[in-house]
Amino acid sequence: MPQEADREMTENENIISKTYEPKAVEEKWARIWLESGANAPVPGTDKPCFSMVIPPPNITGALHLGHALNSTLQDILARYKRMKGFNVLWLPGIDHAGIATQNVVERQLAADDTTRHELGRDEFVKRVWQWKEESGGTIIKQLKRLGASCDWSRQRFTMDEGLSKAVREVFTTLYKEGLIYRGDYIINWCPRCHTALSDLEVNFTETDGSLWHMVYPLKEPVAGMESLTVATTRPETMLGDTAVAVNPDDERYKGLIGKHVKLPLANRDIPIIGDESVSVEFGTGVVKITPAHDFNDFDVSRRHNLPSVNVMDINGKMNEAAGAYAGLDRFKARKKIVADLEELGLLKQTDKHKLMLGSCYRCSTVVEPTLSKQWFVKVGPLAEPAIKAVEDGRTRFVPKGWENTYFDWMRNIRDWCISRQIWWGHRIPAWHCADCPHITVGTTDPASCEACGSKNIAQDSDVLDTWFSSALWPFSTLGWPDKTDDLSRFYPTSALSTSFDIIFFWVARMMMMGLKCMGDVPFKDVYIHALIRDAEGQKMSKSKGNVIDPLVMMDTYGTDAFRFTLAILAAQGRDIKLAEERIGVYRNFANKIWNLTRFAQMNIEGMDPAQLVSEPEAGALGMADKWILTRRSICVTEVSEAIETYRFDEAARSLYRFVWHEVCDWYVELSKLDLKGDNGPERKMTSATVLVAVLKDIMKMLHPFMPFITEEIYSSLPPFGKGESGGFAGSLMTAEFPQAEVAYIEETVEIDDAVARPGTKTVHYRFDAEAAEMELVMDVIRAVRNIRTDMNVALDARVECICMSDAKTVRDAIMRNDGYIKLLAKAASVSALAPCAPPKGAASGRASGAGHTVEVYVPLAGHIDLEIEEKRVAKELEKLIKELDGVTVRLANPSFADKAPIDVVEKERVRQAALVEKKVKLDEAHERIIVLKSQSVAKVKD
RNA sequence: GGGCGGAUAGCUCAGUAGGUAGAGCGCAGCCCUUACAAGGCUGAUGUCACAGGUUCGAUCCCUGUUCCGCCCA
Repeated sequence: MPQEADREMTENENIISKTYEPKAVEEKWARIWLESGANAPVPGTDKPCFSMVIPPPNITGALHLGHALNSTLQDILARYKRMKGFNVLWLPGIDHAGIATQNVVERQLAADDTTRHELGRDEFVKRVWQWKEESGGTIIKQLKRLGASCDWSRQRFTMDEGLSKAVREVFTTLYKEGLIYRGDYIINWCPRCHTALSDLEVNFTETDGSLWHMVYPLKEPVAGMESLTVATTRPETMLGDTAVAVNPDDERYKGLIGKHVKLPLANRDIPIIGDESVSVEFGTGVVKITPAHDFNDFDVSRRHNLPSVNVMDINGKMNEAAGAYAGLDRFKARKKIVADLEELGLLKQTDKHKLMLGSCYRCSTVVEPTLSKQWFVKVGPLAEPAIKAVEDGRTRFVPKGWENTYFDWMRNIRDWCISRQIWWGHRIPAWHCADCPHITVGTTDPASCEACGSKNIAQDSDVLDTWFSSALWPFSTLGWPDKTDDLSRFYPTSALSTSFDIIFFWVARMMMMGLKCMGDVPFKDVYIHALIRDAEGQKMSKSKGNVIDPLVMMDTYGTDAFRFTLAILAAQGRDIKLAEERIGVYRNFANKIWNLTRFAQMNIEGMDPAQLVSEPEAGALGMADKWILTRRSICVTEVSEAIETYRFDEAARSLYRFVWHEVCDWYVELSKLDLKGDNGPERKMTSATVLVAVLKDIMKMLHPFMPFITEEIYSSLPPFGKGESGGFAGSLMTAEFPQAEVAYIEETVEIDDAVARPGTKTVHYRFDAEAAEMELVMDVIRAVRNIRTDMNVALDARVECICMSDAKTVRDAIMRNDGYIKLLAKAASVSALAPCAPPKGAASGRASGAGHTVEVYVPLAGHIDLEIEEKRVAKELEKLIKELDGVTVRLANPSFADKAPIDVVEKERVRQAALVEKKVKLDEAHERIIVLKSQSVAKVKD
């Protein structure tokens, strides 16, 4: 419809537009929230605390669906808890992403034709800070756009002064306790990033490779054997071999252990050793041992006291130890060595072979296991209490299944390599002395060597793994190592929401550090959310081109619709397949809510706002009012319980159903006459009051999910006239979340873990009996509508509705509510009779509710199509017989009556009786139709 | 090789302290009914992956199989 017409229809300025336009509303409320300061916890209150730290996004990053999902779920928790009366802290921030950030800035330098080495360390770090100031805040802006109600005044960055202090404190403590050490070990080296990586920072992918069988001549023949054949996937490392190994139980080679082979191309003799780690089945059963370039070989070399020969430089090129191959890239060297061996007749065969190849998680360069001097955290003693804390339930994983993943990793943990050979990050607080071997480590910069007093000291050039500082996040952000007020109030945090792929990287390490430094777990609950895939279940990736950009979604459908989509899809323990159409569905939902409000506004125009917001008098309530108020209470309970147990999907589904299928589909329709004033001013006032109350509760319950539209609507409802909607006074952010079945609350009382606000008066009615009666009436309406459609009754034709029931209470209920039936089933008249002969030429149907069944007849004399009606009844009969047969068979089984619980048996008996009764009625109906048919046929024949 | 999760309507997914299987989308029919066509009413559709077992009764519990996804080595 053209906009002009829209405007004309909305001539009253107090009534909102016909469709919801998110953009302006979102900008407005984002601004109001930020200005209000309501995101921040209140100082000096005795309200219980609820705290979360945001998983700090990478400073180089932009908002992707994972962030959007995670932040939406956290925001739901934060807003919900705030409305439940908690003092909520949701602390935001970003991490400095050492390698990734360094790469970004290095690329910029390369574009300017320079390098960090030309710039020098200090200047380079300055450049990175500059970059951080200019472009590092992108994701924070995007989170605000999403509506995330973090306390932005407490925003932290892992390189902040305070957090750096925490890093230094932890490093020093762990070093002094021997939990951090420096040593020569094999690590993963990225030849492009020029740094060591932890085990977790290497991605393994199955790759097609070869298994080369190379001949190593024995120094002296043994029992006629002149050589050994080793099988390897990495021939280029042979120059660093310091042994060959066989399994000591391998009969073929047993006798050779202790002898030597001549290492081809290198002119060295190396020993043959026996080690159980060698697989008899793999390759030839003989493997080369290169301690400086293979994790397994390194372990073997330790067991056998073998020397190590590093044959590569930091770029992955062969070094001088590789003799003639020095200067060649490792992959070129491989080719050349294979060719040279072949020429020498020392290459026996080449097999195709699949292997797991490790690559750098930042740049995908194939990593080189390298022997190198690095800093490590000794993880064993830290892991133990972290395992115990989860076993004891002090920290709980949701869903619980993830605990296994956590345990498995924690129990098989290797020491953590924490030094990185880059410049952007926390520099290791260790000073090497030029005059003695001592290393001075401390929280303040030393002027001289601790041991010998020499002033000739220099700080270690390495920086720490970014995850080292992230591991401290839950307490470093609260001010640790200082004993701050925040720390005592908000640690341990209440919940952490994150993705499963960083359980090892982050969750496990926070557990270890939290327990070590704070003596307590960092969070009570760890909620692990789903991974978002595309509609086909594929992982989203830029290269596949199937990425959905959250910002585009927010622009297209509105932020609320996008958030609601994520929430309703967030079922526990399952990945989310996201099709864009789905977001459109919830855009429609937002529009539905908008129009519900529009309807309400049209109907309360000119009424006294003070009266509209007063509690409805129980005595004045109509049946529909009682029904919807009861449904409201049930919805409140469902939504609260679902959020408390991290079942965001259930909460969202419950709200969707209540708003659309209960309020819009039924309550609005049932109360239209009342609202129009057709039933007098009292009824009009009562139903308007109920509608406003229900609408306001919808906005409150929906607010954590759809914060923008709910604020906008709430501020336009009584008692806040449109003119006052700009302020914060009526914001939902500080409103009280509805409570089901709570009558009057005069003071602060604890209800479960929630705290009600003092001095508020909330009445939530619940009328179970009346609600059941209403549902019976609704089912009668459905039955009549059903008949109308099936029998092709003209849309505007009024019909007669005759109900039959042997229960007087039911008959009374129907007559009490005949107005509803007339209105929604377009009935001219409604009657309720005790069972008797059904009217002639009537189509029949059934309705049930409140434990009763009602026969519904709609006489359609002259209009009824006997063929259609017969088919209809026959079909229904067939269905019923099937059901009855099932029940009868079950009851006929003697062991069922014997062994099934009494109430189940009784239930089945009652059901059987009801079905039999129904069948009698249906049979009768069927008979009648057949008779009528034969009569009409006879007539035609006459 | 070890472990985890999934298989329910055409699609996406809920669900069941073991007792009549649900929603949304889509589809079909009718309707622009003064809140909403981004809408309304009505309807159709399921050997709950396969094979055994436990049980009066299994979609649900147990065992095995197949297929799919993920994690770790």
